[in-house]
Amino acid sequence: MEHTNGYDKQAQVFRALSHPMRLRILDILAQQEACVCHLTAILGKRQPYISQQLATLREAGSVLGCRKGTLIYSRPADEQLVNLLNEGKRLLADMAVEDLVYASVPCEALDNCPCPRCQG
Amino acid sequence: MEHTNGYDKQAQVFRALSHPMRLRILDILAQQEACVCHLTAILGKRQPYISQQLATLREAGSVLGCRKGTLIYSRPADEQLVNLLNEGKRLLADMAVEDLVYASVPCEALDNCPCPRCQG
DNA sequence: ATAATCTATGCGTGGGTTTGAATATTCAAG
DNA sequence: CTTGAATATTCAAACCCACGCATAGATTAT
Repeated sequence: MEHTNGYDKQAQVFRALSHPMRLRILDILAQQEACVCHLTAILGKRQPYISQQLATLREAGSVLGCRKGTLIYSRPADEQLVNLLNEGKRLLADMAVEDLVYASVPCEALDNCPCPRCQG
Repeated sequence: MEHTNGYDKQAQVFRALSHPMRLRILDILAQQEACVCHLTAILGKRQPYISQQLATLREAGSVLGCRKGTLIYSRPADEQLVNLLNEGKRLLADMAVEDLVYASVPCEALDNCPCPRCQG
């Protein structure tokens, strides 16, 4: 009898999403899987900070990573998660919050990112 | 120029949902608007505790209340919010979390609740 | 093995959250 | 205006989180 409290689990998921930087990271990962250095370049934060936020997302089961050489590419763990995030944006729109601004995600090569997608 | 950061707002919404008791309260309110005493009776917690959680939800814009006499009936502030919560449950199902248990919401009269819906 | 690169982890401090208990507020009735 | 019932607020203590910094681990190339 395994009795997992659904509210605890769900709270844990929402908890991971209750941070602006983590939301921004997920917004990027929803468009393209990315390595830490790529996220670091886009977000303009230091690498340990990004790794920490990714760790939080991983522990909540929201993000998966797969290693390719020294790089580790992260992506959303579940397709439903992206739906959840979109539902979140739709909620804000529905609540008539004015002049919402979301940072744009660059898709071109970043000169301050060393990953092969940006260099070479 | 009003420049509202969408990630901050969204994080704020998810923050309010990152607590098991608040999720449980919203689950109840999604089925039927309820007064504080009713929630107190269902959830088996003290009244100030329930009022506090409701205040948190109100401040996040997730719950509205309307007074009828001394009673204050609360309800989800937005229909999209209920969709968001359902999307959350769907995510857990998709993530194959096992044996999820959600508390059932009684719809009959509660003898330990003094509100007119339960008494008289 | 060593060096270089990319990523992860540990730690400390400041600030915020959780929760129960006491208290205050609001409204209806008399 | 006092009383009683329903709800809200305040306060304090324990706890947890965010963030910067230093450092450690992992992988590839030399």
